[in-house]
Amino acid sequence: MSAASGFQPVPRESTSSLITRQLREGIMYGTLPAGAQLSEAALAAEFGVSRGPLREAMQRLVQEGLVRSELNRGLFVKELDEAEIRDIYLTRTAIETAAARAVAHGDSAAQGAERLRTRAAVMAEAAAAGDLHRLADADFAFHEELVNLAGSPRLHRVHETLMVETRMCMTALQGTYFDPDDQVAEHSRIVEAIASGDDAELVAQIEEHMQEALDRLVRASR
Amino acid sequence: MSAASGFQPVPRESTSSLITRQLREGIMYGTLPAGAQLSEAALAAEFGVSRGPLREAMQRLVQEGLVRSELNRGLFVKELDEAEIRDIYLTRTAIETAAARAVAHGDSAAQGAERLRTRAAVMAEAAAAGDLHRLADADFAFHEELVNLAGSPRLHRVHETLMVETRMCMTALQGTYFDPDDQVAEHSRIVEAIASGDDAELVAQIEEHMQEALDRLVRASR
DNA sequence: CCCGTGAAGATTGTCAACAATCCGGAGATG
DNA sequence: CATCTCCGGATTGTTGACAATCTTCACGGG
Repeated sequence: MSAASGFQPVPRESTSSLITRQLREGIMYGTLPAGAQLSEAALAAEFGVSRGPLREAMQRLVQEGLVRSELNRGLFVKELDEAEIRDIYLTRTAIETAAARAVAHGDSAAQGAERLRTRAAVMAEAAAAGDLHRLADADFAFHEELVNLAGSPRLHRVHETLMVETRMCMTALQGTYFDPDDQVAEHSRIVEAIASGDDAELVAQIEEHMQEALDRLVRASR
Repeated sequence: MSAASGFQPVPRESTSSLITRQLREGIMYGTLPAGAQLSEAALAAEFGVSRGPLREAMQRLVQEGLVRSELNRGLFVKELDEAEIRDIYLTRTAIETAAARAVAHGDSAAQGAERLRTRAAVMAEAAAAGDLHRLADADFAFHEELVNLAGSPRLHRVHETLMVETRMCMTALQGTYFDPDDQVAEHSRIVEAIASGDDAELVAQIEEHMQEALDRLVRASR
């Protein structure tokens, strides 16, 4: 059998991986609200598995910091107070700045900028249509793309968790209004900073964007 | 009952937490060498527990990225090639830069700098004594302290894993010689940059230190 | 009315056994 | 001799049951 057929390994995945992903989504979108206790028996029944694989999935989420474990008490979805939200954005700034710089200084900065420009265009479109839900999705897609383009498995892993936490905040504040045009403009400025290769400008734009996003969240949460 | 007695919660910990920590140390110091398969039965017997808690600990390490899981095959200690090493340092740069800036711009920058100066002094002492083992420990202690001073739970969590991976590299290259004085000088320059509050200088010093450390590792590994 | 006591119920922590899968080698076949 | 098939041993994946712990609530005493 030839080995150069371009076939990929079959993406078989462990049960605990699948459960982890579903639980993570539940946390992200508020199906499992912050502070809620996660009953092993109930969830295991819902997934149609025994408690073993479910507990393994839980330990992953604990390690990720999305779930808090109290011995002999149970597992609880992590709650995010203002200090936590600030920490999320501090860490996001660190990760995304590194990612953006890697993209800007990498071999394919131009292609990267182009793909991000496309993402920003989707955001602008959603903003123009007044579709705030789609705008939020496009926003997340932009930041995911940014970190993916850096090609760093570690930045990606950390960022994945941070996006879940960010979305948790947004979900909790659902219905709050943010000015769409501001958001779109901030993302465009980031793209152009990447394209221009001006490092100081790039760092400044990302920091400003994160600061603005954080301010929007904090302002809305009180 | 008064609540202001300064008592801390009893640090009871789950079995899987304890096992996770021990396995992590094993990976860090090469007791569990890179690429090795981790037999559930053997390890469970060694820890004196059943396979349940041990598997939970494993899932944590998988989530952390220290262990790779192959379905129906087993769990293996992650191997670090040159690309991985570069990624570790890319991420370390991101995390530690953010931490250092947080310290430098925070309320207690002076105290922070002082504590780091102490750590650097320990390094200098070890270097002067020619004790390379103690120098390496002091080096790690410096970076841990730096991130701790930032007071960010997320930066701390990510950094913890990165330090394990860094130590894995060092362990694999045990016996290689690095110029002690260079290392000491680099750390001192970081401390002084924090103390001075010069942001650009601080970022530059950390990047230079990381680049140097990475070069030392890569050079030694081939 | 307030507080300590104790038992019931529910939930988590742990285990040992069973099922499914994979790897290696012996044997048959061309 | 090469190759395919099949089987045994070993390892992982999953389960259901049991033990330990915590919470709740009713009860009785002060």
